[in-house]
Amino acid sequence: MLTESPIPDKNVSTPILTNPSEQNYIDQLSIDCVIFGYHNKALKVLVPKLNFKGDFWGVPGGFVHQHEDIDDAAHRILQTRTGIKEIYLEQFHVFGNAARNNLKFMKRLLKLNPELLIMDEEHKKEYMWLTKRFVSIGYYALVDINKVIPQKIDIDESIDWYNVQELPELIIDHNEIVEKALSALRASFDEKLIAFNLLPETFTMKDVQELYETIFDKPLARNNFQKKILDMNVLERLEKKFTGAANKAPYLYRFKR
Amino acid sequence: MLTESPIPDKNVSTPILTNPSEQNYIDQLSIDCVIFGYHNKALKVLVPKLNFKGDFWGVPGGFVHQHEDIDDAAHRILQTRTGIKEIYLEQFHVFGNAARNNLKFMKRLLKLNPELLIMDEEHKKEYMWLTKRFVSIGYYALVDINKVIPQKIDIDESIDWYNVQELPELIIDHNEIVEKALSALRASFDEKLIAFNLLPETFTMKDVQELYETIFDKPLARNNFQKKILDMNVLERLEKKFTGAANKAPYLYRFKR
DNA sequence: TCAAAAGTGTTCCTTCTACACCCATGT
DNA sequence: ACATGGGTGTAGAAGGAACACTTTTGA
Repeated sequence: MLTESPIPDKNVSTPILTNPSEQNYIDQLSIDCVIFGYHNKALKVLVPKLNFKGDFWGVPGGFVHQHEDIDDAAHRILQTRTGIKEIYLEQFHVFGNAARNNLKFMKRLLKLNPELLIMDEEHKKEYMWLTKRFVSIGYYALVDINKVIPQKIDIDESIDWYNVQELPELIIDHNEIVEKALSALRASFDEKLIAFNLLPETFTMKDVQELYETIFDKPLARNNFQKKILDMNVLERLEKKFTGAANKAPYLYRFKR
Repeated sequence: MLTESPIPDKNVSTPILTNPSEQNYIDQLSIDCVIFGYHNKALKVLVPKLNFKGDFWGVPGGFVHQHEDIDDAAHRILQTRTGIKEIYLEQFHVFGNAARNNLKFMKRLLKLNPELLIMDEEHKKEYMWLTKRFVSIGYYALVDINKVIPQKIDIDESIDWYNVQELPELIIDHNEIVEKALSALRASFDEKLIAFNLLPETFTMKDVQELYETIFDKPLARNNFQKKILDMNVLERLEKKFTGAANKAPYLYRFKR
């Protein structure tokens, strides 16, 4: 619940994102998406920064239209920020504390951006809508970071990949949401065979191993890892990849099906 | 989303359950609880039947008050149906299809109970409130079946334990909800050490084994099972239980902490 | 003394782990 | 030739499955 902000940048007019109270959304229900990517032995999260004074970061979120499946809503939110349609997506937790609302965040935002304080009837209505208690459904997404061109929407000052261990302080409970997403990711990583969503189309065994080492934050034995992965029978071996390095060329692999 | 029905029994007045539209609930958000119990080598689910003509069964459900954590709401719903305060509870899935609503169920209910069709303003309001699309958070609970005295509330004709394989046809998507709950239960059964929530205070190793065999629907080797469970180091051995049977008396165990 | 079920120990086999060796490649 | 990193094989350790044996109890 962040991206569809209350008080839109006045210079930009994107009716779809403004006035959420009039968009026929389900009341007090939001979706927050933790988008994981992987690059250079680091697990990253795609986080937009709000286009207001003060440093407001939060994971992409949004609301659910009356005639929209919650999974579709999550996909829509993901697509607007990543440009990608087919995304691996997993519902992982519902955040539903009674005290969970945007009030603190909104107050600080307005304090630092007093020019937004034109409280006419319309603004007031949106403010009331947004500062209610929200129940948020948490999703995590796994993407090939090379395929994503992060999309800045009107309320974004920036949108960037952050190492999951080096995230800035996020609004509301978004740091907790990322934590829980990471736990859920780890828990189903092996069992569900989802690692390959984070890798490009083709990759070497070393790539896979480094990914696993990153996710579980521990070194793995090279030979045993190769055996374990190949025994899963989900990879097809392609041609060798000539790296130009002074050593044997590794095989490339592709995820089957 | 079932127990707090639209059209309350006119002979009974329980203001807390009637007129949900006026209870300051979160709109279009419900909670459904699958309550698992275990008895006689069978996994059972506690299911109330509605006190209306036509056979309407559905798992206990309810709504979330504005100033109530969703976990607290689930506990409240469970307590009203089981009488037990401390219950093992796990959030397992959100059911959020756009087409998910009570319309079909309500229409059939009204067709079979035409006397309820007094559509004055108040009834109409409740009907509108209840037949909206609902997003439902699924919880499953594990209880010691001996401690539960099923509580019939005003809209219940009965409330009984059903074998999970022999459930009647339930309203809306409640059969699917039970299915998903069972999958989630199986998935975290070993890892989370939750089996003992389904057993009484003290039990024999055979009890535990039969429970596992029931949950996973396959026979297990007695000796290896005993070793595995004892190696978890979560049970304390108590005195022997003299059954009067013509064989060695088994030990009783209790779950530590 | 015997049948029945509980408790325990032992062997076998599969799986995981660690170590070792060989192969391809560029300098 | 040799250093570097990739691919594979094998021995040992650990964990799980199958089998056997002993113990306790009431008839």
